Amino acid sequence: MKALTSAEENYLKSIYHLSDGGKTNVSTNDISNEMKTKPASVSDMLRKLAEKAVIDYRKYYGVNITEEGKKLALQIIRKHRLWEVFLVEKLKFSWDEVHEVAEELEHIKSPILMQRLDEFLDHPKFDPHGDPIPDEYGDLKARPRLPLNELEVHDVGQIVAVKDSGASFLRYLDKVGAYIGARIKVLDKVEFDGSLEILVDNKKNLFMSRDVAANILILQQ
Amino acid sequence: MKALTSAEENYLKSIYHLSDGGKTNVSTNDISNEMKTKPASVSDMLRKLAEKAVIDYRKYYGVNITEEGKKLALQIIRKHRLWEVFLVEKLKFSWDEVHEVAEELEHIKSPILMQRLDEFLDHPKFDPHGDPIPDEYGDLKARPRLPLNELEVHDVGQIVAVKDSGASFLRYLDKVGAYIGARIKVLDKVEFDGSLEILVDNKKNLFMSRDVAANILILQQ
DNA sequence: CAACTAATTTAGACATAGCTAAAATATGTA
DNA sequence: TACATATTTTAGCTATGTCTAAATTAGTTG
Repeated sequence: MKALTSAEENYLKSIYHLSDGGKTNVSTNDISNEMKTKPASVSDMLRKLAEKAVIDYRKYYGVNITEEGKKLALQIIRKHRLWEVFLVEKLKFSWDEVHEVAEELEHIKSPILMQRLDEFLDHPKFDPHGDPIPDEYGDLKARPRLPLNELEVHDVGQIVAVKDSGASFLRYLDKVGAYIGARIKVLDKVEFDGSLEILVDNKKNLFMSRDVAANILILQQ
Repeated sequence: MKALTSAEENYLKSIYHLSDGGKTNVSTNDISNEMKTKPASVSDMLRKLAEKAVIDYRKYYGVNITEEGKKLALQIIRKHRLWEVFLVEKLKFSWDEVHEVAEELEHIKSPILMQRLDEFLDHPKFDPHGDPIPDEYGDLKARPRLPLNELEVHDVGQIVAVKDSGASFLRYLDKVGAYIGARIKVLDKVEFDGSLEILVDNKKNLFMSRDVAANILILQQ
């Protein structure tokens, strides 16, 4: 199978992400939004990607990624996330500086380079954002999500979901700045009532009851 | 000044290397040989590079790199060589595997990345081939060249030149496999007559008189 | 079920970077 | 010095990846 160009790789990655949650028949408009290109350009690209058998494409009906395409997408994501680990762990980038550079590095063509980088980084399973790094075969490690109240003092992680998604609870989270994706660190834990003191995004201290904490799911670092 | 594309950067690098030894009015054919493209493609590119003021170009008369162009070329060379150091020192590539990958990595656009990589590698002054790495301002450290007989046991380096370039001497060097560019290591040194035992390219042992060694210039590693 | 609207595709342009073939220029030799 | 040869440039074509404008298709609604 002929290799993809960088542009083709970027479209394939977008399509993979858009169909991630099981969504089928991804639309041209969705892709054009994601890629910040015009729908007409997307149509063109879909034709090319379908020719290379990485997507199934029926005009006007949307796109589904093939098994072959999924494997390729996961290889690109693997490269992106390994480079992110390198940038943060070795070059001391902060985790919000790395995405743009990794977008470029992920297109370097050299299987041996990624093998050796993986080795050098000691086979990391998660990137600095807590997202899992696919292995050479495209398999992902699911990382267990813990309720915040089960973390110990000094544990760090990222808010990835809530159990109770009622409006009032979400309003409360929003008010205290504990959005999905926020980095948290457990600073203190009161034995008596299970309440917590946490640090949000390295700048904001927050006190939280056991019941609130039990409703927040954390991806541990 | 508008940034160069990867293709433009590669041409500029070629032109820099071709004009390195003080050669002026570099020819279209020379560039086309170096770049493995057709002379017609080179003419096209020269027009673009002249527009961007990185070369002086007079049709049919050849090309000279401008000060601005020299600075840019040295920045690209800096990136190439820093990546080579990374690949060899950190990722355990052998020094003959790195060029191709570094050709790709050198085009990544991110000044902060190169700063941090330089830091991470502890500001190396020479790449794995012994070539000097320009600093951020494009300045190069000239590495002193020693006659082979002045090296000590265990010293390693590369043959970069000979003092006596007579045919018979060169024939001798050729015969024993000690060509320009060969890696050498001093295995033993006889105090009495100053003769040496050296290892060539990690595979060939060689005995050499003091007088022969004094005529071979080494770039130390 | 016909027509309107929104989504999508096609057609035709442009820029980059390569190519071949033909034209123009420079150079060296008779 | 004039012509032959080698070098270089121009002209016109191809492919990728983008765009705008126009045409087509799907879905919804009176």
